[in-house]
Amino acid sequence: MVGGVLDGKRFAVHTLLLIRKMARKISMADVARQLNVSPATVSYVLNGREGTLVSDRTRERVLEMAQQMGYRPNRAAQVLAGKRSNVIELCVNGFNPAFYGQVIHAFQNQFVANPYQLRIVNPDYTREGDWPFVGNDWPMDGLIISDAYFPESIAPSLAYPGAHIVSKLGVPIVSTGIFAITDIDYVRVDLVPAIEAALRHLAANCKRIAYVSLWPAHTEAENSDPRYPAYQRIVREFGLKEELIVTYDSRDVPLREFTRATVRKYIEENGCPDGIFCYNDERAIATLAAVRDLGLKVPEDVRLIGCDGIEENTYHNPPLSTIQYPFDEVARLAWEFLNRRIEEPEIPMQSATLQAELVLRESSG
Amino acid sequence: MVGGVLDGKRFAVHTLLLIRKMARKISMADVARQLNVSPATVSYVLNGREGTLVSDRTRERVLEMAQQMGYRPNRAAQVLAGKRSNVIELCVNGFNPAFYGQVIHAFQNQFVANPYQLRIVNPDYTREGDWPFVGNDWPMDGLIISDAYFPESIAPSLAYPGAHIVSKLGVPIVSTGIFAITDIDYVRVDLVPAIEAALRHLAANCKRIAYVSLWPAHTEAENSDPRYPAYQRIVREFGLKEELIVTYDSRDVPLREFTRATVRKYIEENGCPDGIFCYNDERAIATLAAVRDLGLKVPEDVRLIGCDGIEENTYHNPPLSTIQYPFDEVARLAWEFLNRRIEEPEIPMQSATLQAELVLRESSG
DNA sequence: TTGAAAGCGCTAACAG
DNA sequence: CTGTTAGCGCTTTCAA
Repeated sequence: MVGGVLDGKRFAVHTLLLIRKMARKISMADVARQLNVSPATVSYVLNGREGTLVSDRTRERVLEMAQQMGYRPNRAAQVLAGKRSNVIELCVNGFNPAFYGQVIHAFQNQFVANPYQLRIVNPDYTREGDWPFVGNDWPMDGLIISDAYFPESIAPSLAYPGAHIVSKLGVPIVSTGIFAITDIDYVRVDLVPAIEAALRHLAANCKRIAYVSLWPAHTEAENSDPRYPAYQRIVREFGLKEELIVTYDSRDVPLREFTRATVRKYIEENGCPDGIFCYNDERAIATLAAVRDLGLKVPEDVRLIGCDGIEENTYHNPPLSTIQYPFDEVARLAWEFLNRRIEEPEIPMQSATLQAELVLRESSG
Repeated sequence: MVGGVLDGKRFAVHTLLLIRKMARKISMADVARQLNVSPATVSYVLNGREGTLVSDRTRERVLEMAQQMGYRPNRAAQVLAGKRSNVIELCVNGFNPAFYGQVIHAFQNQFVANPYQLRIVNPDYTREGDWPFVGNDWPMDGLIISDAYFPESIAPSLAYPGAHIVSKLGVPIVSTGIFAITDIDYVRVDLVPAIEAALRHLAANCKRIAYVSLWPAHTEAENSDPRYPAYQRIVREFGLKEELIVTYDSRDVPLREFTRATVRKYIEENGCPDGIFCYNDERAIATLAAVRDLGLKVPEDVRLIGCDGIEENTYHNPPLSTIQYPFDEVARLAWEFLNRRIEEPEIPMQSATLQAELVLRESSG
């Protein structure tokens, strides 16, 4: 058991009462002073500099004392003094946990045994007078944006939102997702062909195809998303009627419960469509529950297709058809692009467009 | 469109080529120099100090220039200079995404319209020679630990692990979860009564009760968890035989797939238990799928109970019985404790123990 | 092999 | 009302 007093700070003392008083962390200077060496020496040792800058004897003493005193580096100070932060920020919209859970997981897999650390943040849409802000002003060496959404009404004057952000953040950025900004390095996912295929698949057997959407038709948000326009196109192509079941996305309402109730109500009032396409898989899962609540069967009474390709789909009964977002490939490419730009800032723009794929399972018949 | 050159740094220029060169962010000094005022003045304005420290005219000019130049504060520097970081770290084990997703979500709800920002981190079990480390050395004003797991074999010498961490981190900590450290402020969740109730419920109707576990029996990890000992107790009480189906938890294996395959194999080789208790809900969901794969029915052939109480449970068919972890209450209390300790460091220890509750749904008959 | 000192961007006390 | 200055913890160059 180690304990002691140092400049009025107590360290490594095994009683809660004493520890409460200790507001400050141990600094390099503390360690240095204890050993009668200079802070620089401690820095050399703790940074594991190569060569014989420091004698073995000193190195040993420093290491031991740092450990004993419970020294922890102050990363903020390190960065201020010019070290790399070794942090990559991943900015994801916090809503739709299942989808973003898989996005995060896919990126985390890129960061195992990787000198960089991944820091997850959410975009800040509240900063008024500013743009939908990404990054939280803590040091980072690079930023990955997943589906930054910049509708005209939020950022009317930003002709080049990506470049804009780069200029303010001063670090490389890669934009990813179906809303990828395309004036900086990006990995875009194209949903359209798969959505069209999904809807055609439904249209081949259905008389009424409904769309469980995020926003009402004719709103800007709804139309800047690729799903609704594709739905509209195919429904027209097959001479069917548009049926939108609107289910908002918000932190205040438990999404699945809300969707389940909304869909149930819609079916009770309007009868049951024999095909339903959903904005995402979470809504498809809630729709499946709603349909079951009413004693109806999937796919016999309603054919169902979702979007995203979350793992959960294959655990439902029946397993859910979906449009598969290429989580791993997006993460792999995004990190490859970002890493390369960090190493060689001057290389030309890097970009890729991946196709989402329709995966048919039992829920669509 | 704004653009210009300043000390060789270009700012807010609308072409990618130019922006690529701009590695540094705009600093307060940059803004000050441009305006021929002192950095301190800029600092006053940007920190919105009260009173008439700065003339309206100056304030206006500073604000406009900062905006134009795209100034963003350097939080690391602010903290180093003595400001609060306004960051609270939440440390969660990254595995078991569904459970931790809900933990995180519950905490995030405590931080809306809260001056503090929540930063999610994972514990670092890789730092050898050290203890299972929480916190990542970036500035923070407080730390919430969710289920820090400190088995004796990992931290043999730490008689007071909680106090130990406090002493090294120098910020208030609240420990939460079923493994809550209890020598510092904590919110503990007691699973035992609910687990026993669950197992008794199964035992009332079953001849063979299996436990889908994390580790093999007799391992230290398995026995330091409350589930297995409770299972053992009840199985003995009812004169039944122990049946463990071991399903490891690792980043390398997709958990559900692995569990599904393992359970299926177990049933094929050993016949089907008529009651299964699972370590967590994800395993219960995978078990449900495995049972279905074999043409068996829940609850007719097998009664099934999971643990955690994730939202997904109610969307499965049949809905899954579970032991409900009080996500919201844990988050609420933890934040209350932490906030109070930040404001008044000297108050006596705060603690609470919450009871998890058995929630019976169709899967258990 | 080690120490002294400057400086990173910012805040806050103090001086003018 | 505004500027000067010291210092936060650390890295790194230069000197000893």
